[in-house]
Amino acid sequence: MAKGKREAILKAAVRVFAREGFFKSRVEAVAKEAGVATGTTYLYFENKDDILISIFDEEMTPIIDDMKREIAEQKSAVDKIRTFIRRHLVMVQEQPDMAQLLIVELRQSNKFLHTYSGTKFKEYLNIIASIFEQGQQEGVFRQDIKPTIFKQVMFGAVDQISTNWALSRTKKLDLNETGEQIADIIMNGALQK
Amino acid sequence: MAKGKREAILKAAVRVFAREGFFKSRVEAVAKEAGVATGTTYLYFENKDDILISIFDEEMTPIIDDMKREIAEQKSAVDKIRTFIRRHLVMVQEQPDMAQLLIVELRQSNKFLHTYSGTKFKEYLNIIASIFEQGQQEGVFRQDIKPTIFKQVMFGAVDQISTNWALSRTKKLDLNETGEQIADIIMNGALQK
Amino acid sequence: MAKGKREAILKAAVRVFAREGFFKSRVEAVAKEAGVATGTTYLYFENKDDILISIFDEEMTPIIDDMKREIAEQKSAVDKIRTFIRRHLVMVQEQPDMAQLLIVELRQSNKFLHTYSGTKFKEYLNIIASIFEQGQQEGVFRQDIKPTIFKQVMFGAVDQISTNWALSRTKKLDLNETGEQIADIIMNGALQK
Amino acid sequence: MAKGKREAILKAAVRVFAREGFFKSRVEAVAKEAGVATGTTYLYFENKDDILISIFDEEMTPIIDDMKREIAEQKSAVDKIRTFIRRHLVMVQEQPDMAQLLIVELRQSNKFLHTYSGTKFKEYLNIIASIFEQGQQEGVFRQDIKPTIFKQVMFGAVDQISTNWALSRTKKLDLNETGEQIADIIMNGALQK
DNA sequence: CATGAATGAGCCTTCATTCAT
DNA sequence: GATGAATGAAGGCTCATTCAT
Repeated sequence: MAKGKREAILKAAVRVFAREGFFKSRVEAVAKEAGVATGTTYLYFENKDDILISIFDEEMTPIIDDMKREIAEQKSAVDKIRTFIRRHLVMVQEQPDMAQLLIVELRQSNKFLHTYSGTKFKEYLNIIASIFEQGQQEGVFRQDIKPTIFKQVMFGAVDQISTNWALSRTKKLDLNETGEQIADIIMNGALQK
Repeated sequence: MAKGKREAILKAAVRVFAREGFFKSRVEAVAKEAGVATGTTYLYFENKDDILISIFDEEMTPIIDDMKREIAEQKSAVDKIRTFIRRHLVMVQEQPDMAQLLIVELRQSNKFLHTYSGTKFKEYLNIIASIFEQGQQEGVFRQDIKPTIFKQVMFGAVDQISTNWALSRTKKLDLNETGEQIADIIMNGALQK
Repeated sequence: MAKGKREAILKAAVRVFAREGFFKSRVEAVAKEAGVATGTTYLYFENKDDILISIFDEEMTPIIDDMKREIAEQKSAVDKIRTFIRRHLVMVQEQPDMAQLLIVELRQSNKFLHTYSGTKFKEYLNIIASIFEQGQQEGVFRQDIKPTIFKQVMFGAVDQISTNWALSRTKKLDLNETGEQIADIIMNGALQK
Repeated sequence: MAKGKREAILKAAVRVFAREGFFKSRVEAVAKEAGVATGTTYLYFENKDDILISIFDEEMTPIIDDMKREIAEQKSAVDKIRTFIRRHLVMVQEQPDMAQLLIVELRQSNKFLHTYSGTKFKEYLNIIASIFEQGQQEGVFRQDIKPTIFKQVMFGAVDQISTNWALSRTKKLDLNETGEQIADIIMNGALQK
């Protein structure tokens, strides 16, 4: 049951941090949201920072694994790209709090982005680069585009759409439809042929 | 001179907030960086939040004006798009602190993104949408792409590249060259023709 | 076995308190040192204070008894005084943790010194007073010295030497030899005759 | 006036620490006793520990200086010894809080006794040793007594009397008279001649 | 009896903000 | 206007104590 309590705190922290922002969140609020006492938090985490780090370290893992699994089910690089975008947007919709954390808080600190959670985040980004390289080898994608640029362009596009959606109260944008447009733009280009 | 002191605090805040992050920055540190006493800060700004808001409100204005001016010098929508990307990346390189603030801190808080500084930021984004609409009217850009999607895709791409560059210590990426690749991808697409 | 566990906690507390100081010591550390669970401590003691009180109450008893027995073996008051000093210093060397507690922690709190452990400590001090009174009756010690002053002078002297020895890392002072000098000073005086 | 506030906090801390003990004292209580806000304490001291260290470092200085001055006024080693004892007991009576701190809290921690305040305390003790050495050179004190032992015996005696007096509520003991008895014992010895 | 996870009151410390000079 | 010492509310973290197992 110890595992359950740790997980509860982690999940609660995702909600509270997403709602209030990491710095404005109080450890007591996280504990209350998790249904435990303040001190219990410190049985499972070193300090407040450690909670955030743990979220990125641990919650990112299943997201990455799921993504890789779904990607693997697709043959062509193009379908894999579409799957990545679709899957990412589904995740954003199903776990809006987690998505908001990834989007908003991950950028907050150089520390987080370049030390702790850098690895997991880079792993996620590199899924895109790998797909792109595969596509280049198959002759589907242009050779003159650097995979490392492409991955950032694509992730930046998807992330920006996600950010906007996550932060908007109304959520009026249809993310599924939007995903197809993103894929269309970065693969076919915006220019009239 | 009063105006000069206010400006000094604002510039100092950009540096300090970029270096330490908004929440971890102390008002005293901003004042010291500006060469004024702590209390002086409160003669020009309501509170700490107001400093950040003012940065976005006021420092964004010349950036937007410069961008609009440069865009206006270009005739075609395609050249305007290229100019926007190029100009944005130049700004990131010339004012890395300001860029980092825009990138990192702007996302930190729902409040900022959707109330105060939302206006200026939206105005910036809408420059892209306007160019795209012009291009659609001229028959250069595809009609089936929503300008509001395109603006986010393009800004997201440029922003992600900027973020990565700003947060990397080595700054090995050549932003000028990268800008061309970004423009190429979103206009021509990554697919082999 | 119950008695054994209580004793184990008490002995562990002596070590931990001596090493860290009473206030800085954690009950958990005492329990761990004793090889029992934290909660077990509270089966044998009311609270943390009670552990310290019990140390003085219970651990002092054999010390006092031993001291009285050894004293009783000596006939003359002078030999009894020498025995007290010698025996005290032996105790300090054999039970340095206990000695350190008596020395350092006993003084820490008005409460301890004047309520709980006052009795045992006074009983210890009064051994000296009794010897001195015997010596006065036998005409060996001067009549113009109050026993209550003498007991404090002598104990203070021995205690100061002990403190210094206990707190010094090197323990270079030879306590046996020193004991003779102490006895010599307080009985014969420091003045050249 | 800044100096005045620092001094006020220091004096207040002496009172509060003496009354409650260092560990049980709250920084807020020290601040309130000094008539300042809690935060003000941290403008003058690093932390709670620093307050205690500063007390020993700074408050000991005038005590030592006063002692040395009074000692210097006496010619003979014997008179100097009597003066030391008398003066120490006067200090205990005039500054009972400071005396209690020196007595009780100084011993609390190895750290304090052997690092920070060790120097000042040793300097105080060495005044006694110096007097004794002078007396030995003049042929007044016995050659077979080590000055380092004598200083501890004498200080221990005086300190024990002080401790007892300081911690007793009634303060019935006449310290002036007691001082003479102490001096008499350690110089002439307790034995009937 | 024994355990040790859980509790939550308590306290040190920080820092945005104020205000007397 | 300008200063920076002073304020005191707030919050992260500890740890003595409890209690379900």
